[in-house]
This record gives sequence, structure tokens and C-alpha cells, in this order.
Amino acid sequence: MSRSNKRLSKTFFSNKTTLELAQALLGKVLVHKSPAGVIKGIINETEAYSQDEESCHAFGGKRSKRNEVMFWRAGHLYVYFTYGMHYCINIVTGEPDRAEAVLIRSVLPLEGQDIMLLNRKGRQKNLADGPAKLAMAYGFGKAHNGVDLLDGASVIYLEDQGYKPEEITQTERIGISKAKDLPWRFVCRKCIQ
DNA sequence: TACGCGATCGTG
DNA sequence: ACGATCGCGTAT
Repeated sequence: MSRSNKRLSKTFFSNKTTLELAQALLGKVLVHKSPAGVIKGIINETEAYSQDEESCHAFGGKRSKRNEVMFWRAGHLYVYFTYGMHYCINIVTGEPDRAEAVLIRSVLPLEGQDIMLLNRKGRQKNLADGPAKLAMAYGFGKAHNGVDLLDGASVIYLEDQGYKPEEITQTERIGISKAKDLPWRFVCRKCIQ
């Protein structure tokens, strides 16, 4: 292949704050080599979360069975279940024992749209433009909680295909009731290669 | 053991 | 604007 599809490794996460990573992840490709086939999408919406603010599942550094993975080394996948029916995914971004993560809210489908379509139960549009839609499209569930994206053998990982976000907008986070004021959401409409 | 509520989505 | 739907955290 003419493009170099670089699998992101530990160095991508080193020396970057969670806020910087939330922006740096825009344009990166989220890959799942699922049983049904390979699924790829370009990340185009993220939100940062930190144990220092109230909206975080691990506010105050409180560990629980649910949020345990948030305290792991950067590069792990934190999958949580919410509203009694939805899964959402985060990429852990903090130092070990510090809960920080980036919620992946949306991707632009790039490969495996046919599988996404099946996973989304035949919905034709808006395949992955929301955190729970994305998780469903990729076939993510509780089984994927704690997966290490930096493990070379992992079926879930990040790739740099050279896509650059065009016009990043920064806004307040969505769907939360606490710490609403923090502008920790990052969106880009397009990514250019 | 009991209760209230969500980092959402799809329909109306 | 609202209902679906249930695991988790917190309180009894």
C-alpha cells in the first residue's frame, strides 16, 4: 500500500495532557478487527474527562468495579454501560492511578460500513455519530472493557493514516449535569488526508 | 435490600 | 419533548 498506516504506540500518549490528547485523537483512525470483519472510522468528536472534575465517573479518585480501567496506564479502552441499554468507549489517557480519559463521541466511517450497518440493525444513516451509536456500530460491549490498544496483538487499536482535522471547534461537553462549564469537547467536521 | 439516576438514542 | 431500560453508587 502506498500510504503508511502507522499503528499508534506508547509514544503517542507520552508527554501529552488529556486535553491535548482529546485534540490529537481527532483524525486518528479507530480500528476493530471484529469477528465479522475489519471496521475503521476517523475520529471526529471527543470529550476529555478527569478525576478532578465532578462529571467524571471517577471524581475524587474514587475507584470502583465500574471505573477501575480509568486508573490504568494510558492506551487502555474503558467501556461503560449506561441508560440501561447503551455502551460507550473512552481511551484512557492519564498516568497510572490517575483517572483521565477521552470519550470517543463520533467517527466518520471509513471501512467496513457493511458490518456497521448490520451491527446497527439496518439503520441506513447516522451509523456512528454518537458515543453509543459508535459503540454499537463497532460491536463494542463489556467484553472489550480493559483492552490494551497498545498491545500489538490487540484487535482494537488506533492508526495514523495521515488525516488532519480541518477546523477544530471547542465547546462545552454534552449530556452532563455537573461541570458543564468546562470547554472540553472537540469536534471537527472534516478530516483531510 | 431499596432507590434514583444516568458521559444516550430514536421517535413523535 | 419523552420513554425505554438496568447497572451502579449511595443510602437504609
